[in-house]
Amino acid sequence: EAFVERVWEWKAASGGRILGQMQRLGDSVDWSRERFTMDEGLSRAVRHAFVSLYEQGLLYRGQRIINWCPRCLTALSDIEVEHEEVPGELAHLRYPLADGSGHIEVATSRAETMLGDTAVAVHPEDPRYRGLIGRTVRLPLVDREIPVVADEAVDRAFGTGAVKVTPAHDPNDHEIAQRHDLPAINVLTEEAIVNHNGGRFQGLDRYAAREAVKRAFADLGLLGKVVAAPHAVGHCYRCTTEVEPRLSLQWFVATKPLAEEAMAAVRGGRTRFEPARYEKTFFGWMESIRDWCVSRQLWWGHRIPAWYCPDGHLTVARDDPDTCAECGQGGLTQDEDVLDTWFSSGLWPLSTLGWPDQTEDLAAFYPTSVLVTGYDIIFFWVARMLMLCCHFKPQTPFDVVAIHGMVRDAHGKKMSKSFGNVIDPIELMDRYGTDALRFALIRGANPGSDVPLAEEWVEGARNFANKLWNLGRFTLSSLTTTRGEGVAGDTPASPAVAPGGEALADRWLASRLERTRAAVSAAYDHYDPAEAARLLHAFAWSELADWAVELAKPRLAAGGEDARRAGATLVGAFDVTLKLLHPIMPFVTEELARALSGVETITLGPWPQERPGDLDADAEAAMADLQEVIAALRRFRAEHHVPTASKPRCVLVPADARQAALFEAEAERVRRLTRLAELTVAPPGTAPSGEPATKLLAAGVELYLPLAGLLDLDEERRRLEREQATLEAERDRATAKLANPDFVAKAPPPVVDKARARLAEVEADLVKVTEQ
RNA sequence: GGGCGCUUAGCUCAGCGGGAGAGCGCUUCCCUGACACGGAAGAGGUCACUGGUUCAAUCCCAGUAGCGCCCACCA
Repeated sequence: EAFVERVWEWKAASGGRILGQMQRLGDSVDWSRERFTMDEGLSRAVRHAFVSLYEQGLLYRGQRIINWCPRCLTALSDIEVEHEEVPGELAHLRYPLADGSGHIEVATSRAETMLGDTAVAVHPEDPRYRGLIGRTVRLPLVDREIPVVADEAVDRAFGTGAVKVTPAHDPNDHEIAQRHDLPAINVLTEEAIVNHNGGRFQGLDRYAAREAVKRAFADLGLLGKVVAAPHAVGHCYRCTTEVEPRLSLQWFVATKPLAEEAMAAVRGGRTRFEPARYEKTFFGWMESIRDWCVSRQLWWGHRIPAWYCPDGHLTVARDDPDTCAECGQGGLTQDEDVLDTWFSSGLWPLSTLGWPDQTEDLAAFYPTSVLVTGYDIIFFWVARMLMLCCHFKPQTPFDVVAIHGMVRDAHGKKMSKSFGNVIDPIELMDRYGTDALRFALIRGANPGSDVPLAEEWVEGARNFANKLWNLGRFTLSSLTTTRGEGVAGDTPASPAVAPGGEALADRWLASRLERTRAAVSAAYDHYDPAEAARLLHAFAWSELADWAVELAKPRLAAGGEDARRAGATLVGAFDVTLKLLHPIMPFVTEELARALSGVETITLGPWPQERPGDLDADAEAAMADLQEVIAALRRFRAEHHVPTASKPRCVLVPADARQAALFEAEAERVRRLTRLAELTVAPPGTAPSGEPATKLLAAGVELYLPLAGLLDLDEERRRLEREQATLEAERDRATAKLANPDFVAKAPPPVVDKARARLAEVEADLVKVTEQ
């Protein structure tokens, strides 16, 4: 009782800490529905499930070989055993035939178990041993006569082809023993120490006994060769002690029928795994599942609802019984064991909603839509929930299982205290903010894959949060400056981008926003928040902040109708961005959205709606031309180390009428962003006369910069040579491609057209560069 | 022993049939009136290897090598 009380105290502290972390992370959950598997209601569900399964013959008590931890002194289920390859050896032991006519040699990695041997098995068709079947051997050291039996399970190719049979300490041997009606002799205590059945080896632990037995065989001249043989041994998941297969009386769930129901649900698509490859993992385990040992010799857990009367009769009941169901007498004692915690966890989707009662919650919330969990508990938890819930309800517990990975260190290594690479999330939140940690984790959480985490990534995410903050400050100020113009009223909460806005920057931004919105929504829909995070980071930073804001600045400063429009576009786009980003970075986005539009919370507002009308390929193409020209001018400035203060003049010659219109309209913006003193747009096809100039190419546009004195001629020559080489290489590739008749004939026409257009463009540029 | 996954820029990872991407790091310049937790420009990659399919392959198929994870009652 004192122990259990202590565990409750620990649970309160530990559970409280976990809840605190969840709250700190901003988990948006209904805190009023917090549940713990040992709660009263859930305990009732556990009893109901246990008894129902028992009544249906799907849960039974039986004497079987189970995994036993000699340190924890409890049974374990198969998946609580972790296999690890260890260097071992195969010792060959000779068992003399009882009639003294020779011996039979067996191979074993666990010599000490020979103390419990009750037979030697050989394959029925093995010519080497055919004559020995049915005879007896005299088991050395314990001086017991045991039979040689024939069993198909024996692998003739392994070891000597003869197997020692230890029914009490090996699952295979136990099965052989059942087929041949052999006794089982337990030679180990619960602590894995040789017991009274081990004769003079009693009191030795299993490892000491192993050596002692081998020595004893050697002394008798009965030890054959001992060869190195690495093999996998099971370890307790909790304490890593080597697990001991042990014959014992335990409770089991007959999993086969339950597994069939669960597999049918997944096969029929009623429950889907994301990513889908985890379905294979799931099926692989389910198909070869064995009965589930659910009893534990522990003090903490759901007590098994089984009682025994003084005569040993069994009573399994939902409510504590007073009398034996079989003989009616009192004085019942309840089974001392508790249930595997995963038994109760497996009922979670049902038990938390009030099942087995037909509650309103159950009707409203079951089945659930999605379970988000790590791949490490697919077997422990997901599979068990599917098995139990599908069995007790006609519907599957969830439509989708979204699988994520584990947080690792910067190099993908598992975080562990002994390795010293553990990162404390609370500390990271203290230093960089919760949104920064969330963004760094989510951005790295590619579906189903592990999540590498390093402080630098969090720092980068913090910088992004800061970027948003400042973007918000600017946007907010633009709202203020344009408020007098009457914008403020209609922008709040509305994702509207200036309707009918004619400014290229506005149309471009609206179009880019709509594309981002669509891609982000699709990413969320496909359970890929990492992709959503990347898309939003790229849009907010590289498009909204780097271009939209810069383009809007002079317009806002100028005031008037255009300022109003620029402000409205910016505010609208930023508002939508905040909403899209809110699931990932709830805190900054909420704060900014409140300041921006006065909403109480983004969460309760509508998700940004589709606006196909905003898509504008022409605006995007025009903007691309603009960006290319601006980048070319900036690059030139950087490469030639043109001083910031210096403001050269530039003549721009468009390639065609479309570009002419574009650059005439946008000349001032280009000039501003590239710090030119003057930007003149000449008619297409002309070349400026007068002073010598250098010529740049960008998007088919020619840029003439009269930069006498500022130009580094060698640098310029190198630049041109590099450009020429690049263009020539591309021209050659394109020419070869188009010269291939198969390409022209078989590739889709748009692809061919695109290749032709590209070649023409490259050739034109090449002429210009070569001239230069 | 079986299964799954990975191998793309210095690091961590996206992309997955038609012109190689991001973040961080690195180089140069810049405290330009939202942000130096910033801006501009840039360097850096025979997309592991070998074959095959295709007009076209980082992307599809087969094999090879290396790495990782999961499962496993060959004593």
